[in-house]
Amino acid sequence: MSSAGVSRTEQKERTRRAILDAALTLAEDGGLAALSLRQVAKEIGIVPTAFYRHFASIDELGLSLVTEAFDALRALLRDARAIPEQTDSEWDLAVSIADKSVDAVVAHARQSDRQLRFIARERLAGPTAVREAVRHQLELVERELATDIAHAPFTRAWSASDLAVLSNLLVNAMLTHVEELSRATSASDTRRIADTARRQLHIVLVGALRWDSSK
Amino acid sequence: MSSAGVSRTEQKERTRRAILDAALTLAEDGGLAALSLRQVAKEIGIVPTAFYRHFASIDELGLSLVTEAFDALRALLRDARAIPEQTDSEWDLAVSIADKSVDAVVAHARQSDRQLRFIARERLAGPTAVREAVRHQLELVERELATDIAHAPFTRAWSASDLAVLSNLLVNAMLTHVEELSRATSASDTRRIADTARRQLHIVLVGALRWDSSK
DNA sequence: TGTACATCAGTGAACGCGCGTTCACTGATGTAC
DNA sequence: TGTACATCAGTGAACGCGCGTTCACTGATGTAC
Repeated sequence: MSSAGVSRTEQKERTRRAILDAALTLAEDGGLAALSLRQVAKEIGIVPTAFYRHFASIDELGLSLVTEAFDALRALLRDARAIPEQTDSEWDLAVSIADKSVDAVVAHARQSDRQLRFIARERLAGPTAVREAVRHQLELVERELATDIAHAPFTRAWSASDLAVLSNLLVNAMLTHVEELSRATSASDTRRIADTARRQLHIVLVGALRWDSSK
Repeated sequence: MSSAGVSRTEQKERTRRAILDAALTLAEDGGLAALSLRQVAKEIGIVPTAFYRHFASIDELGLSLVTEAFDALRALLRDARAIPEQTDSEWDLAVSIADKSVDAVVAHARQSDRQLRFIARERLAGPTAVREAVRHQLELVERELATDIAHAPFTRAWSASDLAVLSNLLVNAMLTHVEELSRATSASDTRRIADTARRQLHIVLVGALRWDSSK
């Protein structure tokens, strides 16, 4: 390797990033389970054995991808959850929350699409260790979201279990929409899918606003 | 092969079924893309080359699995969509539809769990041809559901696009719940997940009942 | 009912290929003096 | 600043293994007469 003007540490980090990046892209094809170390090595121009300077095994690579993917998902949620200002009606509140959330999903789907699709996909199709890690992290994310939702004005009287139910619905819907958005091939596609997501969220929020948790 | 008392045609059909069955089970691990012809052959006790007496390639096997999986999904929808009798209030209507649908999902998830998970998984992680076939079939199912929903009393004034939006929401939610149900390890797990699904559907239906399609 | 021939599901050897992992190595970068 | 040594990311050969697919085959089932 001849990478003049770059420290050994820095070069190592670059190769590590290249591995993670190539793996994330190549896994789009048939899932992480169908990905091979040699494909990744070939893609980034190193010899297969060099992989072991960065990860102890393919499983470890998978778990690193899980960590990074959830960094991306949490960043999305942080942007989506800013509490809206006072509104005139429940309907306006629903519209305001939905628009804000969908905007965040669209923005993050653009930059973190591979990470978010990784979560949606490997949750179902990943190698056992990765699948379990993704599911566990999703549970944590749902709990965080439930805590957050609890601060909204319309969930004052909600039970913990209803909060969990709603945040499960929202997280699953978000992953579905991210997946659909990532398949958009034009700006009008994106707009159409975002509009569908927005209307679905409106329906859900209208339902949630009318929800009587004690019933 | 020594299977006395069975016609050649019948024996061939049995082997074909065994291949489809083993493939469906083995694909649960890391998705269809990570499945090998030799694994399937080994599983059912035939030599790898015998596979070609039944399918021209692994791709063709995948497409047959898609067909059978959608037979199962359509059977589920048929059971779920029986229109409820007259009810006293919108709330009762929502409860009635939700209960009926969730019961159908629970019942079919029990018997067709592998087929339904196949759809949820291969839609995201399948080999290209299979992934596209699954997505195409899901679009058709959504359209069928939209047509069906249009007959419900509360969607009289809905636009075609709002019907599509709602049926997309319902189909995606159903696949999510099927997946969660299939992971249940006890009867109480199943009850808890079914209850979550029911409450989510209540929220959605309450939202839908309040929905003003012209807005 | 018996015989001669056709069909064809399943066999088994063989092929070239990509796989993960091991190992001893090279040579540029980093460090101690 | 210069030299001698240590570190270690990346190399390349080699391994045994499972992969999809080909081919000529076997022998039980099916059919024509």
